[in-house]
Amino acid sequence: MPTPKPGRPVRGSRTGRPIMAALDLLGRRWTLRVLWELRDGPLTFRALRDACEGVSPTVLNTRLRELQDGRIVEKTEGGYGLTPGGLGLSKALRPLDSWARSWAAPS
Amino acid sequence: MPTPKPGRPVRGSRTGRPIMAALDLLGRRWTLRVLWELRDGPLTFRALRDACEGVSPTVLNTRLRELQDGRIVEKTEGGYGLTPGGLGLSKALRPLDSWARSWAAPS
DNA sequence: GCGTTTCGCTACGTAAAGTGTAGCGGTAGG
DNA sequence: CCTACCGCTACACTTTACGTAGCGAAACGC
Repeated sequence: MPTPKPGRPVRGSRTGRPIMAALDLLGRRWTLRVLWELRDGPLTFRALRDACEGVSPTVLNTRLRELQDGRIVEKTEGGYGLTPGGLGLSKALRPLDSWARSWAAPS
Repeated sequence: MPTPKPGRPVRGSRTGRPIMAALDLLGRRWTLRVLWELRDGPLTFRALRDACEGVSPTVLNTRLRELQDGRIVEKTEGGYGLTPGGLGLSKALRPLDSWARSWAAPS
């Protein structure tokens, strides 16, 4: 399965709308988690593995390649880090944390 | 695989932190897309299927059960709709759209 | 009543994706 | 050299997703 990109058909949408590519990409296992773990700076492959306890190196590498392909993650001196665009995505994801906390609170 | 919930261990995290449960839940295929499609109001099962062109009824039903289990989606007169909590999640996800558009724009 | 249509959803066989362990080749330090 | 990490790959296995077919229930017209 190729890396979803804006402007091209993705799984579940032939329109090529950016949001559809994003939803496809982020809806793959561990993708959101990896972005979350990288929010405070670069991590090495092995540190990232440890942060996402239980992810297999196969999938981690696949996800990293997809994210690099989408210019969201890049290799830096300190390991894998967010690109400027990836940083924007990470910020767009922040509200999730406060939502999750309110979700956890009893209704 | 059980529905991830805050306060319990989930895939990749034994801490039970709400954000981890959220990332696990949202990182399953079609989950984000379903939430996205429900943002403007309830849809019937079949309308939802059509909106997510290509999703198989098996998976759609599984995702809907998980989302209902997490009190994010509920059955209403008009089909499947967001709960108050689900509405909050939908709002927390809004920034994704504008990010995706900037992502699509050439750097 | 009786066919037709639409509904939500399940069955089930196939295909794809993710998992887990082992370990390779590379680099850096002693 | 030898040890100890590093990023990453191989590969057999399990889980998840896909796709088509179709069921039973309800809602319409006739």
